[in-house]
Amino acid sequence: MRVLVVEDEKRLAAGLKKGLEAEGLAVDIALNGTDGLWMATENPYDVIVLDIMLPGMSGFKVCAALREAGNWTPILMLTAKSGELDEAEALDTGADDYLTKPFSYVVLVAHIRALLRRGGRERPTVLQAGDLRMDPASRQTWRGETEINLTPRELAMLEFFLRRRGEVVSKREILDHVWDYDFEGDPNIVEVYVRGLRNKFDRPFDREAIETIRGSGYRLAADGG
Amino acid sequence: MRVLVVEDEKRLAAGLKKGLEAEGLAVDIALNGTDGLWMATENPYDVIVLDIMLPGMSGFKVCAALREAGNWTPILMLTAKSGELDEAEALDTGADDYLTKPFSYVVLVAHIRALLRRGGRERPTVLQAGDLRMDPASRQTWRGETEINLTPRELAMLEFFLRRRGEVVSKREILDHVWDYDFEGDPNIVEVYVRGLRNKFDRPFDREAIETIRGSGYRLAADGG
DNA sequence: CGACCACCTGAGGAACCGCTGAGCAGTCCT
DNA sequence: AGGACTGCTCAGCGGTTCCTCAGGTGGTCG
Repeated sequence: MRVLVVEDEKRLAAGLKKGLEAEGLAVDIALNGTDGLWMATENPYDVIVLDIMLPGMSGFKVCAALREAGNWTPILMLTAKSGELDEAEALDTGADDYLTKPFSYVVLVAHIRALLRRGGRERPTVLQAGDLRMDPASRQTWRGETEINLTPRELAMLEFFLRRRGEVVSKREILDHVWDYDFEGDPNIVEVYVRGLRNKFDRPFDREAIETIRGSGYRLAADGG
Repeated sequence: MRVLVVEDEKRLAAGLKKGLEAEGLAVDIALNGTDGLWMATENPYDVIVLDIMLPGMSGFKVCAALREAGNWTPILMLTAKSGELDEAEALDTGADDYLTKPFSYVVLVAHIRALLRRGGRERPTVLQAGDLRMDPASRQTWRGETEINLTPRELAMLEFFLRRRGEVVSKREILDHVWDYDFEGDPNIVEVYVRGLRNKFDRPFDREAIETIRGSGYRLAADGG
């Protein structure tokens, strides 16, 4: 699965590359519209993530040019604000989906996977660690046979843990992936949500799935605790 | 099942491609009449969706040219407004069916399926989820043995739910598929209709078929609740 | 042993989201 | 013309969710 990211903010572009590669996707980056258009025409991608505000050639134009040339690769547009103008224009020029900045990686990846699924090929994904099971498409989670009810934020966080199961993930990483990339609140929020998850599927089952690694972060046991 | 869509509005074209592919159809797109004619003569399609207002060569002309050349692939014409002139002319030039803009995906897909069925191959479809049953062709719906009376909009919405049963579908997706593609009203309408469906076939039967997934959308239980 | 630091916990307020009932316009049927 | 039905809008409500904050707990190190 190859993804092209056309984004001029270098920090964001690098972050996206890193994050998406962690999801098992092959990522190329273009830092302006002209390069993006060229790369998209020269290589076959499965999804294109396209910022609107770009130096040289706007995302709208890149999108329109691709469609004009008969290239119907799914395009996910990144719009600056929740101005419905942008949204409408994005879809007008032939984009398949859009996302309003700022967004979180987990949400971005979810949208990308939805687009890939539309293309038809992708197999249904079920994340699992021991007796912990999660279907991101239906947004359902089970511990053993019991279904667990999670809030959106809890779900995003558990999904992140599951994709990195067995690894130690720092609070900073969790914040960067699960919260909007410009979140600037109290990092304590991570502790609060870890506690929420533990209450929902550790305590009732008397099994410890999420370990605290003091000074480093948290780890979801690869075998589910 | 291969479908050719000849449509110059990029947003609409992209939307159609996305929607029809979700229905399991293989979709090609032509952005003007000349390309459309060429693609239609070069490749075997099962249905051609043909806009009338096209740059270069009108849908009428494309249709006439195809018929002239002995190509009798079913053609579904998209007419701009409910001017009966268009409708009559569409059928005159050899179209098999027409649809007035704006329309919704569900309606479009229904018409396409009707054309395919006329072509002979497709098997009759009955959608089912647990004790919930629907025959889109006869527009009938049952819960268990009891027939449920649905309004057209309710029917379209339930059909969409049934085709995506078990998955979480966002309000946006529902709007995009069940309502006309240029609908720009309050998304709250989806909630109103979900409530209508629940009143008709959840409440009387005391079974919850449509779940609310707060912050994400709705899900029709794969087993019908 | 005591101080500090990282993490945990409970409470609470604000924002958000979905639900609901009322009401209105348009259409179809009688 | 009148009535039933359908499709849609709107505003208010109530619960959920998100986040903050202040204090508690336990590990670690001087």
